[in-house]
Amino acid sequence: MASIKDVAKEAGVAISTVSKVLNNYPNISIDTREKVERAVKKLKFVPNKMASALSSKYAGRIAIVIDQTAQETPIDEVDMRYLSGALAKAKELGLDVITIFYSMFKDWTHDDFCAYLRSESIGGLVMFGVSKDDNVLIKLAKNREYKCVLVDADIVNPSTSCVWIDQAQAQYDVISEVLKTDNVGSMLYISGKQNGFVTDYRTEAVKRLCEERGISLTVADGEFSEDRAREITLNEGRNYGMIACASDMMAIGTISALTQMDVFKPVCGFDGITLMKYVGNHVLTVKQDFYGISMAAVDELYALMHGSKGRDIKIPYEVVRL
Amino acid sequence: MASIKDVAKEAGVAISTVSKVLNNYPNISIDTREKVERAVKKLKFVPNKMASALSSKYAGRIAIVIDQTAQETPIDEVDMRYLSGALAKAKELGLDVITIFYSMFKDWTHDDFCAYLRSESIGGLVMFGVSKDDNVLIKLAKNREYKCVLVDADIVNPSTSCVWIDQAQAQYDVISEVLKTDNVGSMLYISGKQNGFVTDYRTEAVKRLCEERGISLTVADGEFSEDRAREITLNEGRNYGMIACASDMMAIGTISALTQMDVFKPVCGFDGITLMKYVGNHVLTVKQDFYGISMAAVDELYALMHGSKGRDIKIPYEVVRL
DNA sequence: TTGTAGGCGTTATCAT
DNA sequence: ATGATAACGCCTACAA
Repeated sequence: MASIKDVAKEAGVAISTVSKVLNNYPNISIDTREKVERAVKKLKFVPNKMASALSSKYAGRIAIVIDQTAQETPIDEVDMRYLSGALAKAKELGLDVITIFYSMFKDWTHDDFCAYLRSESIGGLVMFGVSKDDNVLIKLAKNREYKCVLVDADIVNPSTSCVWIDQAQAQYDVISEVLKTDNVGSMLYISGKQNGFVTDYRTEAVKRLCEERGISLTVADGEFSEDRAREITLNEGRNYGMIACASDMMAIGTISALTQMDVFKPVCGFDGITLMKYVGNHVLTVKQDFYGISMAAVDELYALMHGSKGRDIKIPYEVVRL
Repeated sequence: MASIKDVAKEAGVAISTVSKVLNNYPNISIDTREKVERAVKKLKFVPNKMASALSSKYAGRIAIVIDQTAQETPIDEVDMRYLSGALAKAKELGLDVITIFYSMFKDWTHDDFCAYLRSESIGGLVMFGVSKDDNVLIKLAKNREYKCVLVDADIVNPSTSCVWIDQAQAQYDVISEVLKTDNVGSMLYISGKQNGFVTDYRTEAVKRLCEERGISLTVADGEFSEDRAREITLNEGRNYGMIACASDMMAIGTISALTQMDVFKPVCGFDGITLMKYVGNHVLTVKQDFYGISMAAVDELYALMHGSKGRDIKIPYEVVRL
């Protein structure tokens, strides 16, 4: 109800003065600042976001873009952590957020997307789960028209940053940990989707590790799918000393296959999702702090929107047994 | 980039005329309408949401309020379904959405909350997971200042609706289904949180059912907690013919306890979450369509914001084995 | 240091 | 049926 005009009247100053106080402009006497702050408090004034977004070129509004379909899936946990972290950090930084799910723009062109962003006065976006086929999002990130932060996709330019864990090192580490106790001569690696940005890094790391250790390696495309991993394991699992999976969900598929086949082999996963605690049987995995990653991503977007240049940011991870 | 002014110029009409076309006002000649639509298409014009929210009292902006903490929990699935459904329906209806997590306003007063809603030009809200202690949210719903739709909380007044499944009937049905194959003489019911709106309805239904069937009933407060249910089951589970749980997570706790005790007893849950498929062992449960519930809630909010009166809406459910 | 005034992109009320 | 024009609440040169 109370507007900046009311505050001005109450404080006995001009509207612009109030605005300056609100936005921490320099050259405001301590006296007027206090008068204004008292008035703000008294009237419980909160600036209207629509009005400020409208009047200023700089919009503190960002979009969180998440790869969430309406399908049933047991790993909503990841997206939810991403979202929680992003909203929390955004609130901390005073950014306004709109949430966009992939399903909402699946038939939009690049222009449609840009028009939408403009209509919402969006100044930057954080994108989760972008794959190499997501043309619209990738074009957005490469265009440099908007500030972007990609999680798990290494597109970096002056206005685009990437936030993720060190994929290669993490994959290397978790398998190394398995090898500490299980000395195997052959390994089956069930990789993630070929169009994923992380897949190559992880796979290369596995190749390097196996070469170093003299382990014979076979790579199968598990598509990040539990069922696919189960199938692969049923077909070929028997022939290898251990099975490494590029995601926990695939590890779960693999474990269920092994159980069904009634054989035991070391298995490891990647992600550290909670579901593993229920069905993982103490499997080694890479624990990612999705919440923290998301906070870091929003932090970085904030920085980009304030002039810093795009870069590649690595977040810590942990190898754990779940 | 293109504004309504540009469209007006392109179409050779006044700004106000363009606005009328855009908002489907009456009394527009078919001829000018076409001219305007052509210009809109040509310039790829999309109206600025900030400006329209600012200029009109009616804001097609709603808030989705979700009880999501940053904690690790295996049932993010539910909140994610709620969110997906709400965003999808909102997009369909042309509503703008802001997402609010409980953690964001945990130390806000009612006034703070209202100020925030005003600052965001919010016209109505959908609230999920409200409990009887959530004073701020409840006051908001009872105040009638904003249009509200509560999911799983029966507060109904001219500007507030409730959307949920028939709690009593669902609880009654799922247990009846168990009783079809297992004829038990005694039952342990592990109920949900006492401050939950659904708890009493479910518990009363169980009491009624047991009375009808001549089954001796004991109710324990499981607080919707997996661990609490496990504990209760370990302590007292042995003494009953079956154990009914007011949520799937509690059913999972109960099952793990029974497994640990190496005893078998019929168990049933409530919700129908995906996790049950992994650890439920074919347990009977109530399958709620969270996505559909959420869509219905946003639909109802839209109706409220367009003049309809608050009411109690029941969504279908299913009894299934997971 | 503070105030005046124009503008941001719409909507809505009047005239015409 | 159409067009001026005043809000909406805030930001920001520019003046004072």
